[in-house]
Amino acid sequence: MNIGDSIVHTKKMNIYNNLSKEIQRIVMSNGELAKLVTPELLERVNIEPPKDFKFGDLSTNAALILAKSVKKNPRDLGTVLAREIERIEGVASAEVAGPGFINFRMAETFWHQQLIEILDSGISYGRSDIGNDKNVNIEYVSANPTGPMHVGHGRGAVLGDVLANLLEKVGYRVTREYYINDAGAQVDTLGRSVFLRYREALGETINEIPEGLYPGDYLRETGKKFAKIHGDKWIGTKEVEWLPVVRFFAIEEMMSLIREDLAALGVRHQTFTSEKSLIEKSSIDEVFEELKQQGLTYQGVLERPKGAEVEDWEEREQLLFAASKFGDDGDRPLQKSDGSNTYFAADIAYHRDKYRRGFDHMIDIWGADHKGYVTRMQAAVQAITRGKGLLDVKLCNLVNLLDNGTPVKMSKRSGTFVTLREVIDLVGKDVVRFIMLTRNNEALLDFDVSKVKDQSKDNPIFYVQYAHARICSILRNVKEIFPDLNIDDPALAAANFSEINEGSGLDFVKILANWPRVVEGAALSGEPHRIVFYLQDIAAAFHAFWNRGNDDETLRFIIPGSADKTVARIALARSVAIVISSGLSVIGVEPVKEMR
RNA sequence: GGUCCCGUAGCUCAGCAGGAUAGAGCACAGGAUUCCUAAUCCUGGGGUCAGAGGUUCGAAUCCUCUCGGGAUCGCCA
Repeated sequence: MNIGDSIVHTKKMNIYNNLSKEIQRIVMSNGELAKLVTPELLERVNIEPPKDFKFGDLSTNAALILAKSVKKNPRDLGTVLAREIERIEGVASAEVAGPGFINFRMAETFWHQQLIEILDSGISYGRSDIGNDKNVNIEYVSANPTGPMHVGHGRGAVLGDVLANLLEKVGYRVTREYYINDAGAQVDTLGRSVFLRYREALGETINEIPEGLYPGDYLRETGKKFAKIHGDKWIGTKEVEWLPVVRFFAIEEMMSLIREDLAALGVRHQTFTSEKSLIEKSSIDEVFEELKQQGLTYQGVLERPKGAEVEDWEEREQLLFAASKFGDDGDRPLQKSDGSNTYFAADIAYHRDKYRRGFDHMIDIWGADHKGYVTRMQAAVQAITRGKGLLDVKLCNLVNLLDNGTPVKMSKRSGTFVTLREVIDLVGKDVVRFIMLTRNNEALLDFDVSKVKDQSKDNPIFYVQYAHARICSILRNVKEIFPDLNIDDPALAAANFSEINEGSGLDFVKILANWPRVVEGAALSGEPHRIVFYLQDIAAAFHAFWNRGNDDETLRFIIPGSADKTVARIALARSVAIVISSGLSVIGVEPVKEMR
């Protein structure tokens, strides 16, 4: 299921969407086609950039898609359609190519218009309203409050945050949420671990941290703080008395650690929801009741796992949810055999809570190890919202931390794991955010902390930033050569663009005009990494164009003899900077103005 | 054993819901700097898209099987 599936495509902003509307209009005004074409076929008709600009500026598959239904050869149909396409405003010529593609060229003035739009829109270029102000809740990070964030959490944080930015940019109303797992065995362990450190702070000698407790040094500080506030008042009391107090204190401390880590990464959530508070509101009982009314719960026995050896398997009766009715492999436990609730039960209550707060569209970012959990949760959301709620789950794979090619040892058990904070302090938040997006989120990511410090092409963020810095340098230099020239964006937008033509920068504009389409694609498919790849493409195109100025002085941005030509070229350069900035703002990275 | 993901150049990976001659970086070989930042660019070699079938005008992409790698598989969170 993709995020875009739930969208009604009513408003379309970018040139691709506008033109495909034109094509659809042409099809429907052709008597023969209109009778035979189904809406499904029409939906598959699209506009794409051609494989190579030498084929044309844009390309449509219309003839290939529609030929069959009218029993015509795609090339013949294409010839008919091409003649109509040539009458669309802004289209200079159209011709059939290959198996039946219709390639067409836009007038130069059409592309100049795109430049003006970029300069007018500034950093918000690429924004659209296809989300129709629909509410969407995106839950990410949700690291357990048992310690500082590690690098893997950071990846989920960046993925969620950037996806949220993207959805906002295409017109959704986005709420960023964090689910605090402050109930269950892990926070008890946390409480006990802190209690030990508390005793340590009061002078007791703690040797090795016992098996089953968290060994991390960061808890020493928490223990000290607790001792400072409470003195020795809990020493000698029973665990049932001190545990709730220590646990509460520890969770608060851990959450503030995590919030600091998130802030360092530039991530801010609007809503924090506590698992414990959901349980206290007896939400879980309400879930059980609702599911029971629908006949979806029963006391039963789980199937024995097939194949996998389970040593002490025995059949036990417990409360189950009929997930198999929604396509899951089996039914899933809501209660353990001792009658206590499972994490799954609380999670259903949580998603029900989100739904009742007005979010029928929810996105969760999970670690890839939770993959097996997706179907049951979606089943539960279907059940609890009676089919009206939609849950998308984006999975985030592991980060492989390297230092100059060698893996950095990470072991949570021994407490020697590298925290996210350390990496941010080492390379900076912008680098972390960028690198986290250089791979598809479901693929393993190698993050080499020494490589990203390189100022070379190996380092993708440097390459992109360098392009931006070069443009800023041009803007500085032009003021020295033409002190009186107005190069504000509005002045640039009013330039005479005849200097930007085929062979001298127009290809560039065509790439820039892709930006709204890239944003839309990345948002609807939930694949923020596309932004990063696109930024690298722009940077490459820019560096290439720049270097052409080495061979051919007429292709430089600053042309000393001509203020007119210079203004047009500066407008182009500035447009590139705008699109790079716009892209970087989506991924939450600050553009660099100077590199020396 | 069940389920899911992955397999694209020597290496790391893109491939935009089926399209035109499968792309980029690194590495390798050669070249560009009196000139806006050479921290860059240009040129070149390199591929049975793991394999075999199938679906159709057309498959790296969809379906089936085989091989190889990974994740996960009572009531943990």
